[in-house]
Amino acid sequence: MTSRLKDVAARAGVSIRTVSNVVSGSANVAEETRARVQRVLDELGYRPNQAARNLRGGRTGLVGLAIPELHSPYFAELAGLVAEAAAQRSWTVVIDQTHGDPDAERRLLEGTGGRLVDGLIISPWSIGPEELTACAGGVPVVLLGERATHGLADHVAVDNALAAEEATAHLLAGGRRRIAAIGLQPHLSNGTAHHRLDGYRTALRKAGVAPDPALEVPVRALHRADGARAMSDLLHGGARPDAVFAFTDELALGALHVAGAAGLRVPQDLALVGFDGIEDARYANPALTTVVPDKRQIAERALQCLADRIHSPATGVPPLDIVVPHCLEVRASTAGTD
Amino acid sequence: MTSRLKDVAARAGVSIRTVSNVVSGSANVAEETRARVQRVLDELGYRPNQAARNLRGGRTGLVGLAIPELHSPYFAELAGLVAEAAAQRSWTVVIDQTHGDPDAERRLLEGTGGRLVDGLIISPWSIGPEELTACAGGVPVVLLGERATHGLADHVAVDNALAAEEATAHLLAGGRRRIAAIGLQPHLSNGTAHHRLDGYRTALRKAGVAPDPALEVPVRALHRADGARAMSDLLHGGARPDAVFAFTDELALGALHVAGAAGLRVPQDLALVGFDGIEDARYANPALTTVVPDKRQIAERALQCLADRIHSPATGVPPLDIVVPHCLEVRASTAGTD
DNA sequence: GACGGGTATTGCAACGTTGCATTCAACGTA
DNA sequence: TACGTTGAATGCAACGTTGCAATACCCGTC
Repeated sequence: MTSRLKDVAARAGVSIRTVSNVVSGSANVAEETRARVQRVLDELGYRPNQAARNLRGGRTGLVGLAIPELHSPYFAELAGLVAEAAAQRSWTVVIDQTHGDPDAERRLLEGTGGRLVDGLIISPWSIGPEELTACAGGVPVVLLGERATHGLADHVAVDNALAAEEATAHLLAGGRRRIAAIGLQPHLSNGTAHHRLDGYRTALRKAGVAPDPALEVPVRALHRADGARAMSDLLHGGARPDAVFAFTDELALGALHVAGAAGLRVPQDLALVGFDGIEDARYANPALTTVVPDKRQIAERALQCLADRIHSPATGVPPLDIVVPHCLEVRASTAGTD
Repeated sequence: MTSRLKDVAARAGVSIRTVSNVVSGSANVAEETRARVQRVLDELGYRPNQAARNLRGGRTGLVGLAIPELHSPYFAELAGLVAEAAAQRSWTVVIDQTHGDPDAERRLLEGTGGRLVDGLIISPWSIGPEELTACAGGVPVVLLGERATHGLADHVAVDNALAAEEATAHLLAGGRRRIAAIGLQPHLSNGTAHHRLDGYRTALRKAGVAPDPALEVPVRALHRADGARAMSDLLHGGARPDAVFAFTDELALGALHVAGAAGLRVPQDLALVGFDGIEDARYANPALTTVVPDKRQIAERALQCLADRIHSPATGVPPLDIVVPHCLEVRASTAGTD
């Protein structure tokens, strides 16, 4: 079933090397020979053995993508774009789900499965910057979402603080004053939630609105269920928010669901802004205003970083810190508030 | 940076073979030697070279997962579960997005990247059963979603026709008589839409309701935008449906969005059922009734099939046709109609 | 002291491919 | 005729690992 260069060579009456030359198309081969060999290649359905090529060439053509969860729409969309961008560079993507497990993240960073991949894109969740300094078993690493200031690795993300500030400012501009923030994660050393909280507070301060701790709601994870729970807590506590800035779209959608079920009119009684720009947000009832990171550019530039480091490994180029653009897409969930 | 068995052996003053034995832990090694070698292994941060192992062992430890799109929630959730089930078997998943391109699907089936993967799970989209008979370059294949009756490959799916019949019957039981079907794909040879349409028609027939071609709406793709467009067409045409059975949750959510924007009350004016059981459906406004396939079991059994074929390749076990359970989860979008 | 049986360690070969250098033939030119 | 040049085809070696078989060694026993 599986035929090798040797088999083709024997059948075509040439040397292994010549067959290899035909396959690669690089060296000089007489037209007649090439045709004969090609015919045998087709007959036997020859497929080059990747494992052998990898061993010989030292490259696997694989890049790893480590994300918390694939079933999370944001990461699914991102993974899809990474896979596309990788395909354009003739790379294949292997997916690793860390489930936010620090051990899993550490394991991936330390020895990425034994040179299985040529490079690793990781969206760290529970590991803080201080741990990220170690290079991943020799292969280049790109960090997503986490600002690793002292890092040894390239880093691609939106300006989380600025984006959060804009989202909050948008709600303030609509006259809202009791704006809740859903999505604090004080138990994690992950910086993303911190940055978004900073931006939220900055906007409040600039508008002269005093922050209210009762409006800052922590969550365990970032799923719809967590957003729903947080919204319930807000409604049943006495906090009385007139708007919500959720740190992710999933949280926002959970909150929106609870608000709707509780009879609140959105946006009249409660305005709502999310973060991530997932496709669901566009089709929610009402459609959700959200901060949209340029995910395509995140994928593209992360792969570009890897490509650069892979093709010229030794150059002492310092770690890049790439900020990709974002925009606030205003929809019905904040309509008439601006 | 990258150290090999050879380096460790030299430093520890033993043979390459002994180091290999320590790493694998299989053969007999004196405790003292083992400790010394292990120390050097740690010092040098040795990681086995996968490419060499693959070449030697003939296995790569990779399984391919070919799906139309990763950003589609159903496939994202499924991919996540496949990745989990694979991890439990010490396999890693490589993702291939076909974007419904028949050429891409064919390419994957014919030669799956040259023995890069030990097996392939493919969710064929635009390729019909007649083309699926070819085995994928020697590696085992499992088909998802498509009933390949004459296939040479194992097959895992829910009973699409039965599930669709149940969904439609549920709407009929609620007194609906003008039930639209959104999601026909007459231009594709993919069987899934056909089966769901069959089930829909069967339910109507059993209830003595005459099918109305104006209520059977074709779509180009299966995204929210397509569902939204279909719903618009239905509302602006004169069809006047009192319920909608959408062939996927994404279509349903698009339809729901348009219905809400048009001022229709769901479920009073329009009841809605989807298919796929994606997480979004649970948190829609109102929550969407949907057919929930046991996705975990789909992933699990697909991998089980691969594992069986990989570990005992030559056995002439005929292709399996595995039907996994599903259930209709009734939520607010059809509340009070049953 | 020779021998069998077990343990510990090792060398050889092979997995399938490609880079490099070599060989061989043919041809044009001095 | 001799020589350099080019084109075509080949052989050798190596990538890093592991299965197999062989070796070396120690100990207890006859």
